[in-house]
Amino acid sequence: MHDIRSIRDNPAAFDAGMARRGVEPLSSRILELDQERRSCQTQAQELQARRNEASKLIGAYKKDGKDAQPLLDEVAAIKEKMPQLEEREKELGAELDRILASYPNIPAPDVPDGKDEHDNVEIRRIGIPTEIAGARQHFELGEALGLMSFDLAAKLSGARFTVLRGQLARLERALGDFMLDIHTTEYGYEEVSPPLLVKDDAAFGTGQLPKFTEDLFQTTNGFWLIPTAEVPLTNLVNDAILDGEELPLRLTARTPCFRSEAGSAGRDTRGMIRQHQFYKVEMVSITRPDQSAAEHERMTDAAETVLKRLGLPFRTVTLCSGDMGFTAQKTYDIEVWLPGQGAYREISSCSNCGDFQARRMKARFRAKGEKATQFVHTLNGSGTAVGRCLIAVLENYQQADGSILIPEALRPYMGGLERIAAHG
RNA sequence: GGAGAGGUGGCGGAGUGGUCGAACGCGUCGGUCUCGAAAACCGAAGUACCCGCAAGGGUACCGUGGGUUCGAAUCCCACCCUCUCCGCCA
Repeated sequence: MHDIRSIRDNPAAFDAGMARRGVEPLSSRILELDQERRSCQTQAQELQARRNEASKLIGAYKKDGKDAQPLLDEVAAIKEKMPQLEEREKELGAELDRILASYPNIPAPDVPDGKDEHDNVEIRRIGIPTEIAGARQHFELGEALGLMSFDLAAKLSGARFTVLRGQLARLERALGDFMLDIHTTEYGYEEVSPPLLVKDDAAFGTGQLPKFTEDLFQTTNGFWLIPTAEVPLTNLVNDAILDGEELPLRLTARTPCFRSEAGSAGRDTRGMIRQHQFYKVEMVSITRPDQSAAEHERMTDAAETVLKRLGLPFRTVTLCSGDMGFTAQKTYDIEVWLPGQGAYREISSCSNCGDFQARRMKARFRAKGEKATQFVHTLNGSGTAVGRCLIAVLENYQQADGSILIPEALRPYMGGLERIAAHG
């Protein structure tokens, strides 16, 4: 959601920001609507003020036995005019809100310009890509172990689902636990167990609605299945006025995520890279504006720490203006090395949304000693996608005999197990 | 699912047609008092929007949306939500 006042103050900056997203200039249209809307509002308010005044007088006149008829006539005339103005104002307001809510966030100044993922900028590379002769992909490994089945999942649910069992099911659980422990004990995130079904308001607040309904699953009675814990975690502060001293607020959750994956037909069809349902550990930070840039780095560091501890090679890229998500001002993607694919694949995405979501949610704070409220900044990041992390462990720790070595850091979470092998 | 009760400011809780943006209490903030604190006393304090350089003025909001009325927190209708009891259930 864009701020109409900042567009009023600097329409050129707004258009320039949109241009970086590949959006045509639209400030003049917005300002026209805004101008007319405010004019209607002012007129309606003046009439209303007069009506309130007259109504009071009518009461007084009647009490004193004076003739109130002229006032009654005046009010009747006002009642003719008002509905038109109010109706018009409502229409214009709705149209304005629709526009302000349907264009993406403006990229931060330090975000590289570009069209798509080819223009993203690598900022660091940690670890050396594992070289494994004849490296196999995760689904080959998992199926050979007899602990990962796409056939069984298809029988139950169709394409884009996976059944994990035995030590692979446990590995998934262990990874999530491991990640949560890092974020809660080392980075100060509070663990949350949120609803997985949310109402329209929540989905609007974080930007899934109204534009991206086709990406979501909806229940027959209108709930949306969360596509990420970002939705419930961020909306925890909707319509709130927080104490500036309490920020940043840091929240984390491991939840299933549900995505329809409409429009991704044919992409990543093998294996469990792209699923309708997957676990993800999500981090959300609610900050003051002056804190959000540093918090963004900190959050990204938390996600990277997970991969470092697991000994997984990765690189971090800054997304270019054309590749960022709808709500983001700036985004770091972390891409983990998958030897089986011989490629870096996204495993985390950490975004600073500025006040874009806060304005939709009406999430504000009051700075110490100040009377006025300001919108908070919101950040969200995967820390990390559990399913994809499991894939990364399988591919990076695969042994020639098809077994999987378990990273040291994970062994306490696996009851001391060192290796996953068939029949193991 | 059945029956009942209820949704008012940070909280509790008055208020059934007109000076009600809303009594009162608690909590919060500022001050007086005090060596300091407590108590007591005095005072301040909702959110959003519009007009205005400003000072200031105005409008809306008492779950949501409609309606009645010159005038609605108060009356009418619909919806949503919460709580209690019963049933069912992880």
